[in-house]
Amino acid sequence: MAEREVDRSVSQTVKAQLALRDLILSGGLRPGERISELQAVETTGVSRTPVRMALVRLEEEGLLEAIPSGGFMVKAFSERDILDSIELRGTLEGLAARFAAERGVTARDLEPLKECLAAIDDLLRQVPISVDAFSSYVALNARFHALLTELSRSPPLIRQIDRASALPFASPSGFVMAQSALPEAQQILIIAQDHHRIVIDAIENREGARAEAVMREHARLAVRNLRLALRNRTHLDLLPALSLITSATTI
Amino acid sequence: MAEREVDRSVSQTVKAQLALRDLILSGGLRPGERISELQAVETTGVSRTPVRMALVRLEEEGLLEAIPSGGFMVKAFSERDILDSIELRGTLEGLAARFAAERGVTARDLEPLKECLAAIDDLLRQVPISVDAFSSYVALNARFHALLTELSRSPPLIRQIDRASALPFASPSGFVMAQSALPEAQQILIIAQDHHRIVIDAIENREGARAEAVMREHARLAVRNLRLALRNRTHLDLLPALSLITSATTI
DNA sequence: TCCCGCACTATTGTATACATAACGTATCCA
DNA sequence: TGGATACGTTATGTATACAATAGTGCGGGA
Repeated sequence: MAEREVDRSVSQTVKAQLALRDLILSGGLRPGERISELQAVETTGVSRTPVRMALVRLEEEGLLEAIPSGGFMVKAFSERDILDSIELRGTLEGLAARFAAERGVTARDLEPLKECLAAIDDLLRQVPISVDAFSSYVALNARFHALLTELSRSPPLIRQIDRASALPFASPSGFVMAQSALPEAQQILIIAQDHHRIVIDAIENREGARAEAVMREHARLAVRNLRLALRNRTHLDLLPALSLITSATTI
Repeated sequence: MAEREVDRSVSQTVKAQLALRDLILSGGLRPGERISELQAVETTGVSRTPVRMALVRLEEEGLLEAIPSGGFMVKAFSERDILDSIELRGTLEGLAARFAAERGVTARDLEPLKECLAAIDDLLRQVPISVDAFSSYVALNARFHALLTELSRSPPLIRQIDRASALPFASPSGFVMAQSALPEAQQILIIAQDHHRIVIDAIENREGARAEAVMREHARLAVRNLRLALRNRTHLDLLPALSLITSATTI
């Protein structure tokens, strides 16, 4: 009864989509469980039409799976699915970096990237890194990746990267927060920032293969972050969509 | 009035989606043109609800673009978009081939691939290749690519490849038919078949990098096919979704 | 003559009523 | 006692009515 702020000036479809996405990611529905439209109507407070629209969009987003006989169920992910999604994102971001390098970018194009780089540098100078700084890092990191993707100047590729990053555990900083309390975290962030610097350098020097390779390796840091967080069992509540993952302990 | 065969046992949504897709790809709507729901209702003969569902799905498919103020318009593609979409598919198929190679496949897994290979060999023995054979090639080629994609055993990757191949000009054999009458066509098909053979060999020997590289190069044959067809101006009517492409003559 | 504003029209967003198909349950028969 | 069938319930698929908003055209004023 407190979130009625967004009632105005936002479509019912979007409202339903947000509410259902939160419900799924927070573990309110079990993987494999059928998601009833009527039940969703009660949960979201909107009528069936926008609920159905939201369900279709969430299916395209990858959170739901269509049931052959009709309707949708919550999708289940294996550990392998997560690792593959991360590798997939890395491959696509690598392609974007290669495009940027091969096609060339102007100094003006790189400006916002370098500002981002400098801002992250500022954050990493703090020892140890505060939780607030971690939160800022997530935002800056997301911005950096978005800017880098756009450097490719390829709408089809940008579109595909957005889709690949839509799954919360595949997004660039999906597992950063989960290990914010660990000492190893700072090291990984420093390495990640080095990758950022290298890819910019490679793009400036039009080294396509190098830019591509470093972005692929960069994505694999997410796997290390994930393993670290799972091994230390700290802040597992910060792991995105943990409830969607079958037997998440064995990664 | 003749296509009423499918009326039974197929949902109105699918019917609308097929009808609208055909309409778009055949050039019935101009790129950038707003696609009115009411107009679509008249065209497809179903009511607004399934039409809206179909429009959302076609947007996700990449054929439509959402208008900020509401509704959808037909998407326009540049030549660069097409080339990028092909490179994108090649990159993803390359990743699938690498996964297959690195993770290993059984002889039984490769059986259908090798049957496909043999069937294509049979086709290519004919000189010159008949139009019917071209048509068979398209089907076999699509099957080969689908089987290869599944060898990755990675649902997230398979899903992404399917989406990347949904655009007609990005699909594996999108431009094969368009140059069926050209003598160079047979050479390209022979080269393509060699790629097929190499990728299977690489996967069998667990050579991930080789498998990936050859699939990337393999996709670039589509670019050659496209250029060939455009330069010779033969069978331009077989070019998929030509009407969606802005200034297609300058590729 | 050009620009601003108002009103109208057309289009999309939303809600709901209806039809149809699927699933579960209970009962009956073997 | 087990299985199959029929019936009832509940789900989704579809159609349509209503509401709200954006786009458009006309008219008046500067």
